[in-house]
Amino acid sequence: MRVPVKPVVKPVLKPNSAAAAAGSPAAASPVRGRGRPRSPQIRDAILRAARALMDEAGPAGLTMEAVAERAGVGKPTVYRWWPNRHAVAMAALMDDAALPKAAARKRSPLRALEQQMLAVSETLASRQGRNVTAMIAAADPDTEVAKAFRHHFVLARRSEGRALIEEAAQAGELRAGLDVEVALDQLYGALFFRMLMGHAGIDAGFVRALVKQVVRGLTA
Amino acid sequence: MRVPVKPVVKPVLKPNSAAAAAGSPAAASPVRGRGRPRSPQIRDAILRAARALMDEAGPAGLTMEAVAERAGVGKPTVYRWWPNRHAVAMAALMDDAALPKAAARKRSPLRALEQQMLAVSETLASRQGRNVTAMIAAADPDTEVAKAFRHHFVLARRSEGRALIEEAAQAGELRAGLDVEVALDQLYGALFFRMLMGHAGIDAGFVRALVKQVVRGLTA
Amino acid sequence: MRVPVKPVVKPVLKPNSAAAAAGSPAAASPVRGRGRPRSPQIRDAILRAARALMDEAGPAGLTMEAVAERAGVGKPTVYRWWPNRHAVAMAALMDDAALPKAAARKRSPLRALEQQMLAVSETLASRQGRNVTAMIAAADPDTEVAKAFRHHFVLARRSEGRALIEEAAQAGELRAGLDVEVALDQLYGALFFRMLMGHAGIDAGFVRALVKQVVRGLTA
Amino acid sequence: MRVPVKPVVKPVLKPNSAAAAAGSPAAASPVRGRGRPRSPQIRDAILRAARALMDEAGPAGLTMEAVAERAGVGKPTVYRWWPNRHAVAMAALMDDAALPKAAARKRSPLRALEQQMLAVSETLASRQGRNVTAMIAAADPDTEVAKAFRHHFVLARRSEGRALIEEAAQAGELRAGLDVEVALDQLYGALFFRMLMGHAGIDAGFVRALVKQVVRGLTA
DNA sequence: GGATAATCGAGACGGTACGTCGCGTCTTCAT
DNA sequence: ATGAAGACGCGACGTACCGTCTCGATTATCC
Repeated sequence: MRVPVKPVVKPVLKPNSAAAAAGSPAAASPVRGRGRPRSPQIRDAILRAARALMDEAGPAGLTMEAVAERAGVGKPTVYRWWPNRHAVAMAALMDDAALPKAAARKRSPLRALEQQMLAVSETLASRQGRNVTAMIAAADPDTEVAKAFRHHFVLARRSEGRALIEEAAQAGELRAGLDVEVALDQLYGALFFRMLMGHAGIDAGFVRALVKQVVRGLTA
Repeated sequence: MRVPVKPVVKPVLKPNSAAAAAGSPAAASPVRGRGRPRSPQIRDAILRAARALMDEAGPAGLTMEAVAERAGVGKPTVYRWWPNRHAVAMAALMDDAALPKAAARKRSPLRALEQQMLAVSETLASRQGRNVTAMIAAADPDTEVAKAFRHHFVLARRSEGRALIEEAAQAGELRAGLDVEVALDQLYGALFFRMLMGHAGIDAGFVRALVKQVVRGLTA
Repeated sequence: MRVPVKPVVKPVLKPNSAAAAAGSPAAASPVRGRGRPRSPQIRDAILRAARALMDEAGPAGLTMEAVAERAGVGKPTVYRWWPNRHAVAMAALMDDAALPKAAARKRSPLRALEQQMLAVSETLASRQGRNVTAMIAAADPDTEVAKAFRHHFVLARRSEGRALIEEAAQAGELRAGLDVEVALDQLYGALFFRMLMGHAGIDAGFVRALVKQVVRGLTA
Repeated sequence: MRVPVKPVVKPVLKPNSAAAAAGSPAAASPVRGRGRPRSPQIRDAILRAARALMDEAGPAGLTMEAVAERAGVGKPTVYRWWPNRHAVAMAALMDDAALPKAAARKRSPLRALEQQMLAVSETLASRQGRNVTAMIAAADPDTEVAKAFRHHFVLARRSEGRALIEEAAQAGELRAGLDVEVALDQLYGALFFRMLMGHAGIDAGFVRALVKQVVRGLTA
């Protein structure tokens, strides 16, 4: 029928996606709205459902309809929290605690680097890792959510790696004039590459050989 | 008169997509099919349309309906050639001749490697490169088409790189005991990584620095 | 995205068509459904469109796609109300008020019978009459909708006729031992027969001659 | 692609449908064409297949594709003999020999009439009868094929009935001034009516009661 | 404590695209 | 020229999700 009697203006800009998707409960608005507040349990149920669906059928299996049904929730409720399917998928993945923890510090920064690479490789090799990769490649790269997503899963790790390399450099373990940024891409890029292409497995042996060979380029 | 003694079984699986999509004219069956042969012009028209749509709106813009209309072709005809949207997209990209040609040989294999990396990086940085990457990530990795696709665009280049590195090794330009496979992933992985993450640009300077630093790790 | 790996289970059979198509507001469920209620305006718009299409191009002109577009409605909405094309066509025809009204009572039941037969013949001879007949013949006879349809357009008239004949019988105007059911089929059957076969026209003269001759068989 | 390079004129008018569909082998052209002659076996195979399909799934089950496959024949071959689906269906039904034979003459024409009505009713009550009825109602009434079809199955019987009634009239068994055409529609119409509406069965009892009651109207 | 307001489950709605089926025409090779 | 095979343009089918909208029914805050 489509007879917009009331061509109402979009009610109000709700800070739904950005903050929520980032999973930052910190930025909770101090001003308490008037109506019934949103239930965080519902938020969790939705993300849980989304995660389950992705585990079962990959990112393509995550449909808003399925998420809503699985979570026992109305579709509009899902849309109240996130603006579209991608946002839900990313939020679901980001909300999961299973992240490569910053490795407990070894004495040597280079050993710590290897340790961290091993942790990252494990995450990547999991079912979820596959989903994360797919999401990263599929999403519109310029979106805020996409940026947050990439940072959360990859660039943050890469930054940790940078710190370790710089530390090693200052400790005199690496040669002068090395290109840190390029080195980081050699490391994390190789991991992603195997993940995406599947031409060879990702195991501890590979990761160790990788770190070793990269470091060698940073030494002599 | 062909009295159907056997009430006929389901027509038989037709090898439509696989061979055709792979673009391999080699596997031309010696037995000339009985009916009207498929028109290669139509195949081309479809792929041309698919390419145009991807150029305009990315992989998401490639819908079977749009492809069919644009190509002046019925939807079922498109499905006669390829089983789904992904397959069409991949075939379209693969069918394009614009590939980084094996660089005209330099005297030194390592110089040739750098040259090839530059060529690959240019392809990746283009609109089409973005599409290729998205397709790789989105496709079911186990499909035949997906494998062909990855090989065509990436692994084939990687193999060329392997040849060059091995040549350099035999020429004594590299140290003994290096890990070629890992080195290759360092190189091509870094490229893909920047492409996907967008945390830094891909330019000639980067590529040169990358090759240099990797090679340094392969030297003594 | 958008590759439904698991075709999911068939949602559940919804009792959409039966009640609605029959146009019986009587069977209104006491339990108010939970979601947004179906809009009767939309129902009407669809049926109006269906009627228009049949008027223009006969039953074959009624395609779901055309109905949806004409009604300014999505295709799935049409399917929410009726399960297929036939059901829509029947509902459209039945929803129309233009029916041969029970004739204003004459003094004599046999005169009233003749009057009613004339009314029915007029309906049959119209464009819509042709459509109704075609629908009756084309539909699966065992369907609920089909039964409702036949009853609505034909058997209900036939029942009215039965009442009149029985009244005349009780008034002593007809002989004893007559077979009412057979008589009714003689009357209405003859009408339909000419309609379907087209070997002769249906006009007032024919109807009057028909009634007269049938009644003669019912007299002594 | 649809690029009619040769906007060829439709080759030649072939007298395919009319004569062939009527099943009249009599009108075989005396001029023997140049190429390979059409095989009558193929014609039969097609009609046999068509009949089988209708038996299994009603008139809607008869698709050209299914007919061709079932008959072990190419689609164009089917179209060489008949112009469309309806024509094939009608030809298939008409080609069948199982017709109510002109009843072996009884002494009385009215007894013969009853006999013939019984035969017709049996045909109608069969699976095939249902199909015939549906075809009649569904077909465009003005087509040549449709006319032939109606004549073949119904109007021809009706004519036989007319002969019998007129004979009875001349023998003085019926009253003067009766309306033969109307009487015929009373008889055959009632049969068709029950067939279409399904409100009551068609058995010998019904037919006999029908004939009796109609004849009564033609007597006193 | 009663009005007000946003939330929630449910599901109808206008769309867009999906992948399939059948039509009737065409093009090919073999007979 | 006929025939089997089957590709082709076309149009419609019925379905899946999208993201938006309306319902009645909860909860909260504010007056």
